Amino acid sequence: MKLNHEPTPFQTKVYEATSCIPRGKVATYGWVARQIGCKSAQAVGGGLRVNPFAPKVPCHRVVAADGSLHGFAGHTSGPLIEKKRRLLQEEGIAFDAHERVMKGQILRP
DNA sequence: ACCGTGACGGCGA
DNA sequence: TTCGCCGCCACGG
Repeated sequence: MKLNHEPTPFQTKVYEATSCIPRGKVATYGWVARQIGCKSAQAVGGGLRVNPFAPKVPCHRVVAADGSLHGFAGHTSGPLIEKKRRLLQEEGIAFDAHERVMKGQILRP
C-alpha cells in the first residue's frame, strides 16, 4: 500500500545523489544538481522539501553553496534546523562562528 | 496549458 | 563583507 505519493523520476535522482554523500562530509544543492544533470539547484531543494525519506536520505548533508543550512524536513527555520546542525556536528562536521559549514568539509565538483 | 512558488547560485554595487 | 536582483528548473493548482 502506498502511504505517500511516489516521487517523480527527478526526485528519485535527487535522493539517490544525496545518498551518495559520504558521512562526515556535506554537499551543496548545486553539487547534487550537477550529479543528476540539472542546472537548477533550486529544483533540487524543491525536491528535498517534499522528501518523504527525511532521515533515511541524508538530506541534512545538503547545504547551501556558502555552507549555511537552509531547510530540513519541510521546515525552513525552527528547531528542525537546529536539529540538522546537531546531526552534522555529530557526524564530525565543523561549523564557524557564522553557523556555516567550513568550506573544507563541503564536497566540491 | 499557464502561472506562481521555492530547502539556490552567481554577480554587481 | 553584506545586501539585492535576476536567472534557473521542477511541481502543484
